[in-house]
Amino acid sequence: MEARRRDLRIPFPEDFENRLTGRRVQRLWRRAKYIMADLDGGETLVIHLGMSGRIAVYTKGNGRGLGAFHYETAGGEIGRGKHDHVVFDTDAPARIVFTDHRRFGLMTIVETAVLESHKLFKDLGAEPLSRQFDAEYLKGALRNKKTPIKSALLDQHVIAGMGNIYVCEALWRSRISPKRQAARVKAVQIDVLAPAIKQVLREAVRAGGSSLRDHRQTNGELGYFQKVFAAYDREGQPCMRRGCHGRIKRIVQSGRSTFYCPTCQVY
DNA sequence: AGGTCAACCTGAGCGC
DNA sequence: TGCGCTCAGGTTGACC
Repeated sequence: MEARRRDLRIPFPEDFENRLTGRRVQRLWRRAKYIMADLDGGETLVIHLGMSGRIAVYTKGNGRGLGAFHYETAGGEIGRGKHDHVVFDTDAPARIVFTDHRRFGLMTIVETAVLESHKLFKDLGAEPLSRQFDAEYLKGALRNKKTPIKSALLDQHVIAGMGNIYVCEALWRSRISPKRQAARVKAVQIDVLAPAIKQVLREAVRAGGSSLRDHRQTNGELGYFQKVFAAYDREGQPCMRRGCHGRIKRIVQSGRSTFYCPTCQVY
């Protein structure tokens, strides 16, 4: 592997390449917005894509079954772009490229046994798609939170893995105003919100994510969830809820865009 | 202690 | 064509 640029959010240590070269990935998994690759030898490669990061898999020669685009046909030399920061060549054979023009992403190596207590992970909230996450969990997590519900759901310590798009969509589906103070969202609304969160995420994953600008799946294909946005990025357009004649409004909360329908998101 | 906001960095898109 | 401005899928740390 090769680290072509080492100053991502957490600068790479001197021995970064040495610790990764020749290692075998034993398990690939996810926690919050972090991608985890457990390696033989008891270490885990932790990856975050930030806002603009991308991982693409290019098959080489007879690479099979990866659903990836071909190394030879992708045009130009793969992994030599201005923002191609880390390049892995695997036995597959395949080339895996981490690209991030904004460098908000990160890669770091953590001892697998102490992952849970690492500062990046120790205070994370529940996984929204886990059984642990339900309305009761959410009620507890929002109790005493004075921040608006929109900001609370983006807080990774409350619930791990929700981004701006999916928070907006889940609130729209639940008819909850993004401006409502988190602790003041009624219990019956949280009973609606918790399953709506799971539903939005499941649908988005199935659609391959949301390609607003440059999001790509690892095989280079676009995500399609943006085609079914009801609120996000629809400022000024009619609300899609049956019987609602409102228009989607854009406001800024905690420095982030919120899209919602002021006519029907009233709880 | 909890909440808010600027900063990190680059590129795209827009109006002029 | 180019300049200047605004905005972007996220997180952190400094400050109130």
